[in-house]
Amino acid sequence: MAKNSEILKLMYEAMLSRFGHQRWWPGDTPFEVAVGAVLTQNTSWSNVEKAIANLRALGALEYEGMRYLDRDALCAAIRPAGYFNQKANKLLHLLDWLGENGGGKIESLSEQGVQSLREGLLSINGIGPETADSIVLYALNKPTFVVDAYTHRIFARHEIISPESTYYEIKDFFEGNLPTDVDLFKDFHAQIVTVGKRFCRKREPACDDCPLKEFLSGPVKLQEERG
DNA sequence: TGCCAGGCCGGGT
DNA sequence: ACCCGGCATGGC
Repeated sequence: MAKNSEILKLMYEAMLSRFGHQRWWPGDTPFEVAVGAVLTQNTSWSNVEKAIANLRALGALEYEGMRYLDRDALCAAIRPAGYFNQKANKLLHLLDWLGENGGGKIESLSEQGVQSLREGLLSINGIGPETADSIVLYALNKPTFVVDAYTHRIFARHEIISPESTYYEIKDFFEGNLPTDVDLFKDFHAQIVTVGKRFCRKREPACDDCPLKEFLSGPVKLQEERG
């Protein structure tokens, strides 16, 4: 029985050798990354791309540009990403917070540590643990591990974590068994999403060609999910 | 056609 | 402290 740290290392190497370094997050600037993190909540990235394109065309992929939009225009622009009413509010709350804390400059937050940044972001209505961690890791380049539905599903199906695990239990598991390294955290999560999209969707085991297949201890049991 | 997607919040037990 | 409905569009 190998140690968890060894298993994680081997699983990462299997994904890396299969897919190559993922160069995540898709997004050119920290602001764009943060906006994408909000828009992709429970939403496929292909829909988010349409919303991002609309925002870019409006010059609203920067703080001042998005501020300039009224709420209706913002809703119209992000409509393809779904939940547009809620997400418009979330983006406006994010703008308010950025204005109060960094003068609208995400980069100016880099002075702060991971804990301080997480707490600040979590105080924003509409930003929960995953969105906060995504922004801290991918926009601010600070080492915090991002847990998402694929992380939960893949590692529960592999019986490495319990299906009942909470966000913070899973996060602690990864952070406790991996070296604290920003680039590793970024690429590990990216690999998980790549594997998840292709091999670990909700009702399809479809593990035949999965790079993590060899790490399965037994047949995938779909009914064990929903924890 | 129905189910799913890189969550989160608020109100009810 | 959980549990659950609501939120909304686009793809397969």
